[in-house]
Amino acid sequence: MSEIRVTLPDGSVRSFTQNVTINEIAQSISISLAKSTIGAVVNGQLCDTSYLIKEDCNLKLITEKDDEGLEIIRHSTAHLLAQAVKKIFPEAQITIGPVIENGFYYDVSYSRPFTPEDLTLIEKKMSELVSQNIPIERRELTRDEAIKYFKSIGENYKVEIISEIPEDQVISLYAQGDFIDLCRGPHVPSTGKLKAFKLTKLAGAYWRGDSNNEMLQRIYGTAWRNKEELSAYLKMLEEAERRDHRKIAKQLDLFHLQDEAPGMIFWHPKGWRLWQVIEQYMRLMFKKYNYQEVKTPQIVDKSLWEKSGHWEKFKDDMFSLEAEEREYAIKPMNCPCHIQIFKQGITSYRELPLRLAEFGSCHRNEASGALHGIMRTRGFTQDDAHIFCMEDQIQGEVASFCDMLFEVYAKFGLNDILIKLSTRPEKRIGTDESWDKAEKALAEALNSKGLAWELMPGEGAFYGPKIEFVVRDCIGRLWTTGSVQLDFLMPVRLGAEYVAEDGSKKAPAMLHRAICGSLERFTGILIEHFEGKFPLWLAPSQIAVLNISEKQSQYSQEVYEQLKHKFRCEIDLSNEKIGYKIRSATLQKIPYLVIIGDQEVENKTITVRKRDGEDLGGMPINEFIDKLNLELV
RNA sequence: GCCCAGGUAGCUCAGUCGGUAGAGCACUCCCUUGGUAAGGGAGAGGUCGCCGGUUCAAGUCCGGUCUUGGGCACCA
Repeated sequence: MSEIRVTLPDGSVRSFTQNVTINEIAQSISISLAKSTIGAVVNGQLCDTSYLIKEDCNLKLITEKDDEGLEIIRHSTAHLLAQAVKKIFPEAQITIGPVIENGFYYDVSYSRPFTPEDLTLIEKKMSELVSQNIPIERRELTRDEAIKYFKSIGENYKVEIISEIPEDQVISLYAQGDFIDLCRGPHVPSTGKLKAFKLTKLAGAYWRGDSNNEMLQRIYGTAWRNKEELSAYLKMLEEAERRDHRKIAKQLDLFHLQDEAPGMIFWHPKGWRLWQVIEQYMRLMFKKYNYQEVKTPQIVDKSLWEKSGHWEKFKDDMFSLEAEEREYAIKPMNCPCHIQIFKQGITSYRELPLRLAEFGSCHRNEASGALHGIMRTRGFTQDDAHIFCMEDQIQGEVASFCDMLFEVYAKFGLNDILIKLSTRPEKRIGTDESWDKAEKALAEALNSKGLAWELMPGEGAFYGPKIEFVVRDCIGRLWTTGSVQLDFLMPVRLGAEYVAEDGSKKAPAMLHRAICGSLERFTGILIEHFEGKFPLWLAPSQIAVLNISEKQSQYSQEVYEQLKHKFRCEIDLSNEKIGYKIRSATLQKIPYLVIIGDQEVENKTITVRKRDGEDLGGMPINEFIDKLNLELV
């Protein structure tokens, strides 16, 4: 037998005189490496440590430190979960158990719902199985053998899955003790490698994600390389909970929701102040980027929605009403209304691009289960705009939109942004030629700005490609906020035309675009991003004036009157000690506290304390105003 | 819409085996006029989401309904 040459990532080559497993190769390098190896990439293919190498190859050992290693750990933990479930509930049928962000889940079919107590039991059983350090072994079967086996143990979902695996693929199974699961692998060599996991929640989930199918029980878990990483993750979850916009909104008295208006928001004075600051800023940006603001009706005759095609597709999700024997719908979006404005009069190509913007108040009767605080509501406001332009203007418009979007996000302290470009789906309208042009225009616009983006093939809408912008907040969560979408269809459907250079009438290209998306949701994201500690320019209350005792209430009032013309300001003259007032203003996360006692009255000054406790000492009121103005630039 | 878990004072929550409700904070009044994260006292406040049922008796058990939360499905 000729020798087998294994090339490692550093380029070094190891030779073996006979077939050799990954584990043996690792051992030949060092015992400790063999211990920490949980898999390998052989010629680009992930495999187990038991994989037998029979010919020359490139090899990269995977330890738990590698990203692939963590994935293997999570996937193996999912199997461990399934094994534990089967030990405790033998009649349960297991279905699929993939790796997801931060962990894994397993969908199980069982005669009754699992309870939190069950979850504790299952987790305990998992720990037991880990301490037994059960070896995990790969087996390969023919399709018929595999189907026969899973039928024999009553795992019908597995049978269904196998029958859909392409004929030419090997059916691999993984066994740990008496538990055997269908799986492509790879897995850690034994259960003892799984040291840091926790089951996090129970939920329902449809078999194959189809709401017509049976609802299975999904058990979610998280798994990490070690206990430290696990506890860091759990801490992050707590952090996220602490930042929950609903909780902070209550603490800061921003808004509320109530039973009589599900999915719609009652904005309180402070919340509405915050809203208005955001809206006014967006209005400035509209001006800067040459948009014209418009306002269109909330309630529009059904016929317009029929023409636009929305009625047919979304009528169940639209609020409709009847008055004087006419049927109306409350607008779920602004585009058809903006097209009506475009259609007034005759538009020349010289007027393009025409950019119409609206803080469009829209209502959609979202499925009850979809509602989520102010992140997903039934009544919402888009920072919506539509750009009507000629085809050769698309790229420039998209590029300029990107500038605007990045300027806005930077202003809000959102600097980590992912970009996705979704291209033509299988079912679509329009010619391949126009799709080629459109997709190219979007991609080139991004490239011209030097932006990195991810291609999402087939994810576009049937009427045009789109770009989505995903922001990462300060604790790493992702939110899809902005988007720009090209639409070939709507202008044609609603009969929008412009007179081209050659005198012919043409349908304009239409770009739907938003930066915040829904202002309600964007406000919610900002609340969580800043944990309610808004920067000065956003803070609903920027300054609180606090007197130390009643003696200074007159002077405090004077100071307040001066400040309130320039800033969002409140005053607390209540009969409480200064410590108490500082505490309550601090809990309200007000950026600056102005404290006034006898000294300040005497010297005609104020004493300033920042939200974080920093004492800026005494200063004349004008100095303070200048300082804040400087900060607001 | 589907699965699971909740809904008790303005807020956060307690309420055992069914015997008609409690705390802290907030609120009102009084005392206190105090210099950087809670001074003291008194008082007021609830048909326990809503409708129905079981029971001598329901916050508690059962059914329905609305709504909230976590997921799933959906997201023009």
